[in-house]
Amino acid sequence: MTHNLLHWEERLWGAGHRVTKQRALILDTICGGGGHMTLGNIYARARRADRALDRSTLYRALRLFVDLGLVVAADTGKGEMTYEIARPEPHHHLVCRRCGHEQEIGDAALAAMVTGIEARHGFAVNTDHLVLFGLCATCRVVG
Amino acid sequence: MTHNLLHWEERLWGAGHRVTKQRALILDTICGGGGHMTLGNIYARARRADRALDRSTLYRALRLFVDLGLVVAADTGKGEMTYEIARPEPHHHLVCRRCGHEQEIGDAALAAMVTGIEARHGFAVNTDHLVLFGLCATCRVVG
DNA sequence: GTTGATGCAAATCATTTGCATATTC
DNA sequence: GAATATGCAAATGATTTGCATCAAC
Repeated sequence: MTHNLLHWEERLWGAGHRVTKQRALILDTICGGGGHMTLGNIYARARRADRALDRSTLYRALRLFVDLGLVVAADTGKGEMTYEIARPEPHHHLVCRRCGHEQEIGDAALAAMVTGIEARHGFAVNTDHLVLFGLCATCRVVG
Repeated sequence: MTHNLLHWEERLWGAGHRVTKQRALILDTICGGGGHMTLGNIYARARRADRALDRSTLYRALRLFVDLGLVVAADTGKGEMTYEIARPEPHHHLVCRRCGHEQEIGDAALAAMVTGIEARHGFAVNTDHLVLFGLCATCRVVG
């Protein structure tokens, strides 16, 4: 499980929060889902294991995880927020406005932009988890 | 009025839509508001001129304007969408996560990133109106 | 006169919150 | 046992939609 590498239990504990089975289940679910998942997606999967899990618990847990840096959130413009386990190397997403396809890209492509903006405007762009919209290779051809 | 330069009446007409006083008022309001405005902001101002203007009309008009490219929309993460008149030269926004301050930047800073992503992933990033989050110069110092 | 636009009210959808109860420490 | 987390239900806030009426063409 990816999240065990994060020492999430100690992170929670250290911040004065409790280790509950719901929080463990939610982290497990995000890990098991592969890449990024919408909240509804996480909810549906997690409820297979715990029929009583409530959406409000999920919302509260996710906010906590994001605050602690265990999980990164992104608004991919589909109405629902999406979440994924935080990784040591930042990465970003390209979302096609036409077909909705998403792909990951590394941090390198953005490095020049970030340092440029920092030098010119003194603004530290948060590149933990960026979402860029546009047209994917396929849809560019189609029109 | 900035929007007269856009030939908005012809654009509407050409796309099979009608020129109504509500649509004119809404465009006027966005122009008069300076930079980007939230929907609630536009609504409040526009209603000074037309007490009967309804929110649904505003939502419908804005969606139409965005579709026609007369207006650009952006989600600055404040819950409400923000809108502004489309300009020939693309520009972007830096939004401080701490103090909420927003500043505009030109397209130049992003050019290298865009061409890089295009070369490497075949993905055409839409740089009409990007919103980047991070920490502004002041808040970086404060912590 | 036809067709599309508006205003109104009600419906959605994601997310948040108050509170009594259950769980962790 | 004290404090925090959960589940439930109800509230919120932005945005959308159905529909009868009204305005643009």
